[in-house]
Amino acid sequence: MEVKAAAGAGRSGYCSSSSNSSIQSDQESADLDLRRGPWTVEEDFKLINYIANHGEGRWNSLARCAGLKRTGKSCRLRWLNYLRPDVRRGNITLEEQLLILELHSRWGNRWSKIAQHLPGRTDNEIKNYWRTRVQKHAKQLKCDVNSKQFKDTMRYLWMPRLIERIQAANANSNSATATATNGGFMNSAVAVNNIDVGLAGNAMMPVNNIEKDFGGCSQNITTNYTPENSSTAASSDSFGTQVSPVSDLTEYYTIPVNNNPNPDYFQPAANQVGFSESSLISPTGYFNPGITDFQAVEPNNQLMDGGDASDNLWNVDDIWFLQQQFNNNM
DNA sequence: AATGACGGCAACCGCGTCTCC
DNA sequence: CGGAGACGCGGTTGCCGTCAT
Repeated sequence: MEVKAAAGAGRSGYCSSSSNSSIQSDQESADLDLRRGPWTVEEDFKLINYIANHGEGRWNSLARCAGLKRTGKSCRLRWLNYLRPDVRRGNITLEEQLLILELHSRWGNRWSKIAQHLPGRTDNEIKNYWRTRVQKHAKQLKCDVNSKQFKDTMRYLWMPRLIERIQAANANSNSATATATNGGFMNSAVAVNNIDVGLAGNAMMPVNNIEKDFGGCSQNITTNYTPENSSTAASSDSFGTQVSPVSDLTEYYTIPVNNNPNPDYFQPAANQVGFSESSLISPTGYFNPGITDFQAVEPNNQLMDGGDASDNLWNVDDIWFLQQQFNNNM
């Protein structure tokens, strides 16, 4: 656990046990002599111990009773985002990335709501992931993260690609091929091993003959995007991802969740962009957010421990290619 | 080796909502 | 019903490690 000197440490005086002020507002607390900044091991220990004995809640009084010179808010945040035993540390996995993209497309910046569907992840972590990873790429593409272009890119290119990589990793693990021959991509994705990937397993492959409606303009860009040709689709090595040599996506990807065998199901027609909030089928049709499926699978999910899969989804070639597309359609 | 730029992440802040008296 | 305090959420800040020059 990281130990840092607390900012502003050294001040003291607040929180004597003789205080008879039973309730303090956040504002009042802010005026008192409270510690701020990074938490020390000792503070963490106090907080963990107190919650273990008394439970959580009533954070302001908890902070005082535990002998912490912190606001209740600070204690709550520290507990929820860091100290809780079920908090998962480590890189955001491919499946988690996919879920985040999917759920964000549905709910927007409802971080806590999104976090509810990623066991062990906090809203803060997801928010940070979004801001540091996803928004970074939007910036590289010189488009707004909320723009239709960027959303379409996520939906029609990056999310399929994520699924592809999850599947590729699964195929890789199933075939028990030596990872030494797989190159960096497989090494990064090998953590998907041994998952009965509920979402990827349910994924329908939505990327054949995608008509990418960049910017809502009339010009469509048709990309025959398949695992085997992904390195040559639309521009050479535009995706730069090694994939398993599967010849037919309809075999590669299993039955769509809605049992719609139509390979054109995923045409990004306007009527598919909108979708019912109550629908359990994602607007993209990638998987059954069988959020419960995800959770059920997760305990055996060795992927969850890591694997450096966090940022391999995007690369320079992607950015270059997409920028060309954007420029062509502006 | 020094240093400045940048990215990631923990923590803070403000505000809206909820709960209780 | 209204007010005060607690809670939770989303946005923002600032520290620190890493990388580039």
